Amino acid sequence: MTEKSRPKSRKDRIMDAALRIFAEKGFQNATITEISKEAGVSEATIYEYFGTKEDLLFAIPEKISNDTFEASAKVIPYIKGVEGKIRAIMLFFIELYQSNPDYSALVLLQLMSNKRFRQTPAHAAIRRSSHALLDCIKEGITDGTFKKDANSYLIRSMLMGTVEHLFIHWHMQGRPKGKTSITDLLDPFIEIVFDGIREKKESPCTTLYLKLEDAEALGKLIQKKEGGTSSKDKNK
Amino acid sequence: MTEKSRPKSRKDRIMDAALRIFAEKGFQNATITEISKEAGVSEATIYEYFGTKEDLLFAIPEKISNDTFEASAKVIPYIKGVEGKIRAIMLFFIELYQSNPDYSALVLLQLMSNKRFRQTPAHAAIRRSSHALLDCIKEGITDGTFKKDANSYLIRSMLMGTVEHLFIHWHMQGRPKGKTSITDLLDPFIEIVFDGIREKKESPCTTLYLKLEDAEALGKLIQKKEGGTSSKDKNK
Amino acid sequence: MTEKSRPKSRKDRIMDAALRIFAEKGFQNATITEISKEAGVSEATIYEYFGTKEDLLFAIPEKISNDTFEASAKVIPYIKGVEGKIRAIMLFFIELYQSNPDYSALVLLQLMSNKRFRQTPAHAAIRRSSHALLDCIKEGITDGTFKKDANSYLIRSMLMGTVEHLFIHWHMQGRPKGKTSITDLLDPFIEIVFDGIREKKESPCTTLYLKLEDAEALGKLIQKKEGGTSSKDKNK
Amino acid sequence: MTEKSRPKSRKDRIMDAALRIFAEKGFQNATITEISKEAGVSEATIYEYFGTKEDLLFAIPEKISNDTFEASAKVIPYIKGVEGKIRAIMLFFIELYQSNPDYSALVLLQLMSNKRFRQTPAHAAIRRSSHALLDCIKEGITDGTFKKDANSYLIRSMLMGTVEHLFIHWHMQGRPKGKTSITDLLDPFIEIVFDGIREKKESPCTTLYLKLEDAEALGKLIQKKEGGTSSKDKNK
DNA sequence: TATGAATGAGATTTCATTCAT
DNA sequence: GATGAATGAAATCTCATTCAT
Repeated sequence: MTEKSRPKSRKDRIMDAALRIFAEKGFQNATITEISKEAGVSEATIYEYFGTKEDLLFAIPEKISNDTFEASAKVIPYIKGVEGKIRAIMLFFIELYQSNPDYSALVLLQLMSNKRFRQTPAHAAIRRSSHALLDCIKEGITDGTFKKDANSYLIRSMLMGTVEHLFIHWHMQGRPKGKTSITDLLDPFIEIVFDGIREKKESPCTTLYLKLEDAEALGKLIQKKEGGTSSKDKNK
Repeated sequence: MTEKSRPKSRKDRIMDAALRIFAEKGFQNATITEISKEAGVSEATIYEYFGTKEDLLFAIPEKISNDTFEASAKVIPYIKGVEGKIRAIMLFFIELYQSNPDYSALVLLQLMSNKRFRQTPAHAAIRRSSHALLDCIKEGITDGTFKKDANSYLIRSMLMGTVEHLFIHWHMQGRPKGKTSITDLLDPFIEIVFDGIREKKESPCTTLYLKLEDAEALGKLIQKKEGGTSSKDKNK
Repeated sequence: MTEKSRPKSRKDRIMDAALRIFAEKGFQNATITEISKEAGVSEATIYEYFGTKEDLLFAIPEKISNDTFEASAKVIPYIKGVEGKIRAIMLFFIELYQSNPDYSALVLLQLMSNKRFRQTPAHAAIRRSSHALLDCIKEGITDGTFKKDANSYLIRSMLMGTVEHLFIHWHMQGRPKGKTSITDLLDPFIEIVFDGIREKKESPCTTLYLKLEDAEALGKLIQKKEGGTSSKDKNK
Repeated sequence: MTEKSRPKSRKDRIMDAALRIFAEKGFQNATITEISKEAGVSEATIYEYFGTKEDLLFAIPEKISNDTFEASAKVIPYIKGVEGKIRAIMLFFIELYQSNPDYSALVLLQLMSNKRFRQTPAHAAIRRSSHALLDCIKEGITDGTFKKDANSYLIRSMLMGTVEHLFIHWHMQGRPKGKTSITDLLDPFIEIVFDGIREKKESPCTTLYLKLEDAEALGKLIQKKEGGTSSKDKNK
């Protein structure tokens, strides 16, 4: 996305090369020499643009995080209902991670456990997105979509942790092209979560478990009244 | 756990020191010199016991992983019901991670993203435990505790990923002594998961949202029948 | 001194900047980049004017040394008496060093110990001045002002070395604004030197050490004559 | 002095090599590689003993300064009279500088203008010695050897500055084996200084400047008494 | 003439690892 | 078995200097 048709600038070429090599060998095992060769510039040129090897590392996710998370910020407001919003945010994450595996490898395998990365603008962008997710969850609790006693932080950890875990394993297994992509897992996944935290509301009601033979009678009964709508149809 | 009352052997002292230092500074930033000082032995002695710095790294979780996961394997069979078993396995993880923060930092922040670690006996132990979890989930699907169409791998990723995420953040924030311990989150957490995947057994039913005035009539209807199972059809 | 009212040329701006920075950080620790920024030109421009970083270094004292030491050469001939001439030359040095601290720091701390600087026009100017000093001393020896057996080279080293030492220490202590300026020390200083090398002329006279009982007789003798007092005997 | 007959330790070999090379090429132009070759050890070995190239630089004068200045401290108290003491201290300086030209080149050309060196134990030793010199001068002023209004700091600067200047020039001219060694200049030199600052005491006396015609009468007077002796003969 | 951009050529420094004792 | 001492092998980073425009 956002491909430039112009020949890439030196700076971009360096960051592209660095992303590839950092993702492949890790920050420590990557060498500036190797990156400079891959980028077709001299080592000194890298230091013209990035003061430090670590600066180069942190520069990579900065743009991409901001771009992506601003893109998501533009879309989210148009989605109605917290479940839809949450799903959208998760989808942004997953598509970013999936469409740019080197980036997700870098973030999930190298950067997440780097304390200095946490003080970085790139991480701030990630945090912002993560915070948006938390806000949606809280909103869901406030507006009655989710249970009043749901722990919003826990739920966010479930959402993020699961996706991160899936991607980490995908990377550690050599990014198999497998039958099921992680995107395909999104709906089953969040449906489980939502199911687990949804307020079974819409007026004083009970969840009823009926045998098949009761369905008929019940159907008739319901038709006389206005039946409760399952909240699910909002999502999709 | 597994306290030795005998004075620690040189080897153990080295591994203890290495665990502390690897956890604190990371594998790459830790030096053999520092570990040797912390352990009170010479650098050369470390190489007597461990061929390589990385060998030392991988040796650390081996014993502890095996111990813990064998301990869990002994307990699980005595627990009835897959939900209980799953809860027990998760509790083993959490308690291990919580009671031995250096160990969890090492595993979650240093080793999880190390490809060579995956070919290690220590990782095999972790995998075994993770496999046990998967088996429980599959069993739950088979025995009707969980929905037939539940994706057992996804569920395991939810269970593991969430806990890992919680611990990673705990570590990255400097292991705050916060009000809520992760152990306390276990039950709310798995309840959400179970809630999302439980077969709403007792047959063909729907979740009904009724107005208050319908409750009475319905109540009477139900009392004539014996209530059926499973509400799951909403999910997918 | 020698102020130009015209806007400074690029070349001058570069030399000014270089002087400031070389004086502050030393030749080796100063960078062309920094100098170019301070001068408001590009690095390449510096190389337009000066072939080499060292060329730039050596170019700085050239003009100022020549100017100053030619100025002194114009004044000296008008001063009568070698002591006055020597004093004048020393005063030129001290005032140059004092009024242009960056220059003196450069010369005394960076250049004096640079062998290549000795083959430089700037150093030739300094040598010329130093040679003028030597000539004065020799003249003083020849004309009987100073002792016949005085070592002119030693005396010059005393004159120059003392002043250099005073300035070096002044610089190394951060150029304190102290009560006593080095200029103020000039007269006490050269008076000591002169005192030590002056031919106690006015013919058959000796410094007399008399016993107390001789004082009286002597006093009477002196009172009959008008004793010529050289004012010098008590440091002004 | 203090030659070890045992084969030099690695550390000593490194410092010897470093002294030679630092003195020859200057600190910045000397490379650790070259020093390591000269010393016959690996570069890494140098860093075993000295944490930094600069640490190595500063380590060199440390021992030598302390040794020398402690040696001088042992001798000085046995010398009677401030002039003799001052001469002894100066002689220590000169002999140290002369017998170890690499050392004096290092100190005078590299270190004297190094601000960080001033915070070094080695410099503290030099300062101590310099302070002893100052104390002697002050003592001379107090005890009436020198004029009451003599500026002790100025005198010290004369003593130190002259000697430093002589050595700096000697080094800059390639250490010529010249007819006159600097040691030989010591007595003429300090005699000039002492002459310039000596209190012409030895009982109530005055320096008399008489007109030529008085000389005769005075001459006769003097011949009757025993003429005052110049105090100079005390020095050697 | 002026410069932005690029780099060649090193220099310091770090450590895991070895080996004689 | 234990270690003190030594080092090979790199890796990061710095800058004076160049050159096309």
